[in-house]
Amino acid sequence: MSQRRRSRRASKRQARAPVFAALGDETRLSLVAKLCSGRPYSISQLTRGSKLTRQAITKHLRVLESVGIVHSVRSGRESRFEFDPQPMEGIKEYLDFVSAQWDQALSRLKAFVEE
Amino acid sequence: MSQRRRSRRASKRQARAPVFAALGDETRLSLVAKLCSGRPYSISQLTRGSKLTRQAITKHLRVLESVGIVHSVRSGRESRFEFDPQPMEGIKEYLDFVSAQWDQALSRLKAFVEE
DNA sequence: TTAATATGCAACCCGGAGGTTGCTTAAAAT
DNA sequence: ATTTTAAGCAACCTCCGGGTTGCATATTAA
Repeated sequence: MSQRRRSRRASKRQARAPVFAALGDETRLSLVAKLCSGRPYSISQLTRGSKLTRQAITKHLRVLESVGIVHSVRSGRESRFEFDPQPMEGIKEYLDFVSAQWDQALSRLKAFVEE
Repeated sequence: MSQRRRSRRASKRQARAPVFAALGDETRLSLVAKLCSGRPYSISQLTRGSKLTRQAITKHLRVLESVGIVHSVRSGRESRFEFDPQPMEGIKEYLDFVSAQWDQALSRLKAFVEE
């Protein structure tokens, strides 16, 4: 593979770790699971049914927002959070890359054994 | 969907956050990228070319090992680490679930607008 | 106008994550 | 037999993540 492709992938990978990290928490996975239904939720709505404080939930939402998984829209006195799919599509690409590498490895092994 | 399915998915999600968290670090993403080629690497080999200490790399490997992404095989004086694909397949399922939810949301929106 | 609701901001606590250094032990190489 | 090389263990440091409480502010409801 060319040098350009390599560095391009490396620079993309640079941006993926924070997305994985943002998903590395049960609370935030739950929030994403709710928000990916497409319906916007206010902070208070997302707090109801959770054992955590509103501020804790807010912090988690800010983490998700900082990597672009959600964004907030202020509406009157409440701010509604909405899901944004792009970052998660991004890390899917990484996982697909890893899978592809692994499949190639298995193929090489198989070819070696069968020869 | 049935209650059983819901709880089964919830229990799976329980196990996914640590996997995401394990991938939420540049150094560990690099390690995974190397190891998914199928070739086993010793700790020293993985340390060469990194700016970190051997012990730092070791800690990262233990994190990956703790969620089953890699496992180590002792061979003489060195311990070789090998990639293990299952956990990453697991989080793919979660990402697919989120995508499916989101696609449904878009479909509903489209149907609503067009009616 | 007053009370209730939704949010923001700041300080603070605590534990763990990421990293280092130093020392020890085990294998391999010379 | 001695010296490299590979790795494990433990102590230590610093900083950030997750969470809380307290107070201030802006909207909405009564």
